[in-house]
Amino acid sequence: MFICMFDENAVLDGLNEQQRQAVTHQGGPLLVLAGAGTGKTRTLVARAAWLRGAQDVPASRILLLTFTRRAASDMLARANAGSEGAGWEGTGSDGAGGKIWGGTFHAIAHKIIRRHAESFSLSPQFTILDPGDTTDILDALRPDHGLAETGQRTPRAGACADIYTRCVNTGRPVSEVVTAGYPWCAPFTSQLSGLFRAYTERKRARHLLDFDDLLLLWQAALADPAAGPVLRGMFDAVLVDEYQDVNAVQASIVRLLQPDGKQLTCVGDDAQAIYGFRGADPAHLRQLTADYPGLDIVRLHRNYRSRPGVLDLANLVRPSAPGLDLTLTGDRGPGDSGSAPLLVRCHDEATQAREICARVLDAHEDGTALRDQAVLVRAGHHSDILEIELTARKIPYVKFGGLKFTDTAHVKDFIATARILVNPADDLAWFRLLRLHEGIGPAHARRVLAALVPDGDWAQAATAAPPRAQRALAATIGLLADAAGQAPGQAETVLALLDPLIRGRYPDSAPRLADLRRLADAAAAQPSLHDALAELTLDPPSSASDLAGPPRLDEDYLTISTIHAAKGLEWPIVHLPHLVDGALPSDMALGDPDGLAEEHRLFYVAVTRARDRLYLYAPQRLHIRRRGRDDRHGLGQLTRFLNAEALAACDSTTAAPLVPPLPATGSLASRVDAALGSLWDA
DNA sequence: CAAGTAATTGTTTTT
DNA sequence: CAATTACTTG
Repeated sequence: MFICMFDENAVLDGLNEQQRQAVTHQGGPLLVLAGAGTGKTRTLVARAAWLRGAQDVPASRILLLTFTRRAASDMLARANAGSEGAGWEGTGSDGAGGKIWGGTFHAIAHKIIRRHAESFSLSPQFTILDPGDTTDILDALRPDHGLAETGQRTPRAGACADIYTRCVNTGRPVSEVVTAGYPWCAPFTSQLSGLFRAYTERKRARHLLDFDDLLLLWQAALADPAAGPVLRGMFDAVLVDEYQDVNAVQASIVRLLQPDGKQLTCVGDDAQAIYGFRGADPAHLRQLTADYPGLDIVRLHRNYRSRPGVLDLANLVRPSAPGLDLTLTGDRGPGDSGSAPLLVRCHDEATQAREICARVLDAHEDGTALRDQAVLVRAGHHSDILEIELTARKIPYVKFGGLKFTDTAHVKDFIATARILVNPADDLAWFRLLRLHEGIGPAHARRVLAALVPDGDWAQAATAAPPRAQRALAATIGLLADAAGQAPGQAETVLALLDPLIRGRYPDSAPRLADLRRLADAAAAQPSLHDALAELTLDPPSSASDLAGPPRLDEDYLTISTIHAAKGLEWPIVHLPHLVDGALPSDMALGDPDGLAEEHRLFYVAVTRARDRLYLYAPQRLHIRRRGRDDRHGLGQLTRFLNAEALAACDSTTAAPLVPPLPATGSLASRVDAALGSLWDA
């Protein structure tokens, strides 16, 4: 018999006083206020290990809720290291010792709902709608609810979806959400209510769940007098990361999982709350104090990440948080004098792009690999010009956030086809696949669908299609019918089925088919097509290269990422372009104080991603609001978040444009126009 | 009714 | 200026 002695010192090794306090805390709910770079992940992982070793909590009875899939796999890999099995997926396997359950709220909810589908009165076939599908359904239902062509501007499908999810995630009624956040939609409040009711019915009838449903169902089950104790009983200890970014439903789930908070650990930093637009509210972090009277708070303020120069700026721009204040103290060696952040004022965006490239290459020459550098932007398109420059200079890069691979038409086609195999009642997926056939448009697709839904006789339904589409449709249906029963090779069938359709539809079919090839391979690696689909919707690949697995080690590339997607990550060198009012405080947020506060926290998150070196860029002219054909350049004011105090902590330089502006008086173009105009005078 | 062409419109961030 | 919508043609 192998006896494993728990070595507490090994777990606590290398941790500072506050971290140890957090790791070994017992006897009640714990809130760890962890500033950026203070070893939060490390502490959380150590606490999980300590709970297992010192408190005898079985691994499989520990639940670790994280905010992103990336954070989950990162922590689980470390937390499960040393236990049986090399896997890291949060499957909570029943093997000896077991593994920690870990994942995003949505992923865990999905797992539990799948396991108990019947109890939720759900068909085990249920599939998950991605946000785009939700918008499509709402769009299709909109005309039935007085929200189309009424002469006035009505909320479009996207706006409806936003309002819907906001209602759900904040737990507030439509009327309130509309008046607070979408005042221009106020006249349509009752129509929206009707629309949302119909949307819900539609989902239920088709065995479809959207992201919000996953949370709602888990919450409802936990609140159920009979099911609640069982689900609650699955876990002895609950750890929640990034608590400042939970929404009302998630906060409620945590309360239901740990009503007395005995084994509850929450980690957060309200200066880093950046998901308000999704219904998250840092107030939930403060609310913990009220919910759990015995709550103990441990503050982690020693920053191990950043050099003094970066840290000084971070502290200067840290948004003040009432009640839960935290100032970071540095722990890295004294910085050389050159390590103050450098503000580069650029003439325009092209200059900015060149400056970034130059500094990236300089650092590269000095031994900092491209992998160790990142460019972080507020919005995906902020890197457009930079990407052109990088491509021209042959600097490899990978972009995270922004446009998603799963948003491309052919990938949607693949997913739709797979969804039909998994859930034949998914008429949204059918609609998409049908229209891929030549000769079938919206009208015929609807007709086929009408024939399809009641009796489920696929071959019969095909006769509703126009003659010229008959053959192709028969082939499609034949393949679907063959594959419907068998489990293995379904991804292969999807690919075979789509091949001719994709060729017929897209002029550039070759690269698209190559994408699908990879997609099919990735899907085949999953236990079932069902799992592959859930994976794909809950955790879409952030770039096409993501699918190919971990990048080769010898490949070196620069990272471009949105600030949101960079959360929790760090790089030795970080470049922050577009530090201009209207870009970093996004012009969408300039209106309301809450929005501005969130932009401020976003800036703080961006600054604190840097370990050694931070470069700030402010283009003085940039095209703002392209209206019509005039590409007027707006005047960029340096971001308000870099106030005088913060500027004093930075070095500063100015980059001249490649082509210096001519010292012309007035507009040369209008003078030419005037000259031309005189030619047309009779 | 589907497919191609012209006009119009609007834009963060993501589980 | 791209992507969706409105209109025309086959």
